[in-house]
Amino acid sequence: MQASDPGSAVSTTQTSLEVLETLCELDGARVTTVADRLDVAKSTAHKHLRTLEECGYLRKEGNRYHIGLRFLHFGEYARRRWPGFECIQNAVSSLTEETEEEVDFVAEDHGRILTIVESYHKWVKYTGGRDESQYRARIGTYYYMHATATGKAILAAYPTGRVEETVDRWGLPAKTDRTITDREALFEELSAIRADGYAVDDEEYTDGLRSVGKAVRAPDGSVLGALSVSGPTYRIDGAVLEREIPAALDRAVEELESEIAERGAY
Amino acid sequence: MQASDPGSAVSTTQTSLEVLETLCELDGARVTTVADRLDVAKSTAHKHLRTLEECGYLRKEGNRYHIGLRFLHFGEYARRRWPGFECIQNAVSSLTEETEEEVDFVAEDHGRILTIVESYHKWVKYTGGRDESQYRARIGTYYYMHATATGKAILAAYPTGRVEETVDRWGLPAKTDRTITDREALFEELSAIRADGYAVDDEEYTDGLRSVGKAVRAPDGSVLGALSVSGPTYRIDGAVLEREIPAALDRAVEELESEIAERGAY
DNA sequence: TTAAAAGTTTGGCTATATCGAACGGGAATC
DNA sequence: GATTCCCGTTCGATATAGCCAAACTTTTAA
Repeated sequence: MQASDPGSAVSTTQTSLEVLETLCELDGARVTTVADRLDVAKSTAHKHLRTLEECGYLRKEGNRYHIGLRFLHFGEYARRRWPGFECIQNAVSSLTEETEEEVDFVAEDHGRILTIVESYHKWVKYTGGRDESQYRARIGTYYYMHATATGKAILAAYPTGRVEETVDRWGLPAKTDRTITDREALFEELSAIRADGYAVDDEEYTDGLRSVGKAVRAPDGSVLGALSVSGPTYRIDGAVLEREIPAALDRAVEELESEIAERGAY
Repeated sequence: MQASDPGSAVSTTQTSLEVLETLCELDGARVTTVADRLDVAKSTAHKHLRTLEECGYLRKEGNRYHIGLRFLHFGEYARRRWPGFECIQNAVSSLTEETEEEVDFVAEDHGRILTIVESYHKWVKYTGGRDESQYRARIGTYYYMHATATGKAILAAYPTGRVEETVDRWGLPAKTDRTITDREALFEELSAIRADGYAVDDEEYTDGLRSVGKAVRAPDGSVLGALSVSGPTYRIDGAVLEREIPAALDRAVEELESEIAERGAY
């Protein structure tokens, strides 16, 4: 949200957006709850909710308002028009087959990353265990860049200034006790990643979960996002962690990049 | 959009929403284009675009603005919290295996329907043909209810008043020359559907495509959405159309409904 | 180099978003 | 079953801020 320069922005629109964010965070809410949380008059909250509902963006269940499916339309649209989307889907799917682990493609959005394409090997799907599913990346979920393999891989491909901006905006909050929370340490990590060609998240976002990530570039050299392979620490270890997955990632990214270049699909 | 009762709604928010809709329709646009289309001053369009961009909801590429990935967050959230979502996924997936055709689950949203879960049999996926993919339902795409099997199945489960409302709001636009465009004819069709227990879309939305759809109900009797099986007219024909698919749908819906009831997952 | 068109900024006017209070309905309490 | 409380909704007044038009700047095209 943050209204960087007051006066330059439409504050009413900001309020409406804050209403939406509140509904998402609280998993639906009533007029009074929204009013209290945003510190606006009850009537104001009511009017915003009513407007959004009448325009088809919210669902009203009794007197609780919920985020509507209309956003799925925008969201899927944005997802599908991502440069190289179809190639990315193929790349993610074949890398899953190869590694038999979860594979994600993430994109940067305003200083954070979010998963655009995900895939996990079949047997993982059918375990149906709650413990597996809580690890799994979900499409549309935002992550901090400094605490994920993909995020660090992307940061490592950015000029220093842009990294600074990102850290200034989002800070370096700790997700586990292994998260990098120090600016210096982050920059050292980033140059190590540039040297290695890939990034590792060693339980820096979720305990028990390791990921290996690598940035994907468009033909013009700009960063499209990053590809990653993730799994529990007991499987992602030793030679798998240090040689197999990085090698598979290298091949996958190279192939993806050349496919995108060929098809001009971006 | 439509501002039913002026004064009761926040018009500034409506303008912002119209900006978003314009960007989605035009696949990105510039300040002047948006201003012309919405018939507002250039500075107004600019301010809205800037606000949405600064809040992280739009991406600015050069001087074109695009719908941002932020909406994917809301969209996926809304999708996943749909009553019985996990059960629906399983139902769709196993019905695809059984019928070897495309299966969709759609939900109603403000008088139209949109696909929430889709699945298609593997070999269809790998043909990769453009002609197949243009038929395919896409998550987040809206359809008119009167012109689809799922939509008609849902309408048939609604009281007459609600059907009237829907038709009043969205009309009966023709998508092909087989689309029902007459109010009387629609009501006759709906009572036939109630008698049969399922609905058929015989090239009423897309030429060459037939679908069979059936409404899915929550334990309390309310309509959750509808399940459908779709395919090209040369495959969805004869006994397949009249007996096999309806029977498979019946079983699938019954199983889905009882699973939802059991798990209380709604 | 010039001209035209688009993006951005500014300031004034007026519409309108906001607030607070009052109304009305529904549920829980006694 | 009456009362009380809480919440959603409506209403009116005020001041805010969204809107427009015009000026200014930058970019693109000629």
